[in-house]
Amino acid sequence: MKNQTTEEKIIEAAGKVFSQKGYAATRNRDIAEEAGLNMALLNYYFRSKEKLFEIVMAENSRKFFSVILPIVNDFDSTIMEKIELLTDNYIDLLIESPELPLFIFNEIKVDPDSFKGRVQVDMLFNASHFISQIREVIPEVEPLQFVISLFGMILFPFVSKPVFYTDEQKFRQQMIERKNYIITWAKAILKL
Amino acid sequence: MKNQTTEEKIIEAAGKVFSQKGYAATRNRDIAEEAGLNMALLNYYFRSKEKLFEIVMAENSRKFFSVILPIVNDFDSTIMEKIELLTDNYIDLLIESPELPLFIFNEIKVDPDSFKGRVQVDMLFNASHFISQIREVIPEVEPLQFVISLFGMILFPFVSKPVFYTDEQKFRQQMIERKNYIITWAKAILKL
DNA sequence: GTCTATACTACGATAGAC
DNA sequence: GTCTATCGTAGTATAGAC
Repeated sequence: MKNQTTEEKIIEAAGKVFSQKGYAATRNRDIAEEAGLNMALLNYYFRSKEKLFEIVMAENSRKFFSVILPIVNDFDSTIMEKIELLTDNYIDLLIESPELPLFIFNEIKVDPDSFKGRVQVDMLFNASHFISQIREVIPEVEPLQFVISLFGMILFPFVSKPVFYTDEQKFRQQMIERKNYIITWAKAILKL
Repeated sequence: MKNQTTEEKIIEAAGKVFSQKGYAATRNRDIAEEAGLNMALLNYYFRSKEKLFEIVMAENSRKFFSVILPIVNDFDSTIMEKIELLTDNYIDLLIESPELPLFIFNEIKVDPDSFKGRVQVDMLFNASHFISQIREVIPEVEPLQFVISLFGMILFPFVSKPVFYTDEQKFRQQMIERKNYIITWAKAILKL
């Protein structure tokens, strides 16, 4: 990543600072400084702080949600294959971008409509092939309870990270181990 | 709650607006409006926005963490009794204050030191009686993995609420049902 | 395209009347 | 204690030189 254009430098810097401090708390100065440029360039390329944020946000949502869709709507894989793929891919992604879940959930809370346009929640959860498989295997429980639990198993450690971990290295290590923990958990719950 | 002093009105309004928008995005004007007063009074009673926030934050952390300590360090209760109490008390609390977890986790991310002074994490998790009980029952797994999973089961639905739920009534209903879901989950995982 | 200097605006805080 | 009016400053956005 050496030969970046100025535009790319700004987006990368903005992504970093926005997700660390949140929209309101980051100043254009912070982004410019992080990118090694001056504030005027942010407005030259993106017209306003808000526009820049939208671009960063769109990219982050894509990263965050695009893992899910191809997996949960694959008709050829078993339920456990889906769970293994989701767990594996998500934890790998989140080890690289641990601040992503908190950032996304926050933004969705502040502005729920903005992401409803971008993300088809029905396709992901309510109407996916994954949901029908869950319904088959454990018909006695509301599938949404299971789906939320699964995503909680995967995402919650990253949301709550500073409460449970101070040692970065230990966190990383335990997140890798957590993959197997989640698979085992799922098998027990689904009685497989 | 009819006869509140002005001071109480401000704290209540501030708690509401801060947890909706976060510290940086809330303006003193918003708090004053919510309280039905004018901005000057915020500074009259609390000297600054930051001071006011600290008071609100202290109260919220107390609410959020004080549920845990007496339960996890009770030497007379079984592991399942602890889990049942935690689940039951927390979900009741969070149905009343659903925005609490996201608000707390956010603030801790922005300023991790501020809460380390207030909350004794070791007493809650690492060194609690609850942890030793977990170690006895499932010695093959890292107890922290289980603790994080349990709190994830309880808290994650509230963090991710707008992703999975649009209907407020349905959410409430499923959170009440979730109590039993979590108890059943815990029994399965602990092989009890 | 990139910079410095500056205009504009929004916000937190305070002074002073009641 | 509570209000209205206003100050000071920090932050976003823009103009204009290079």
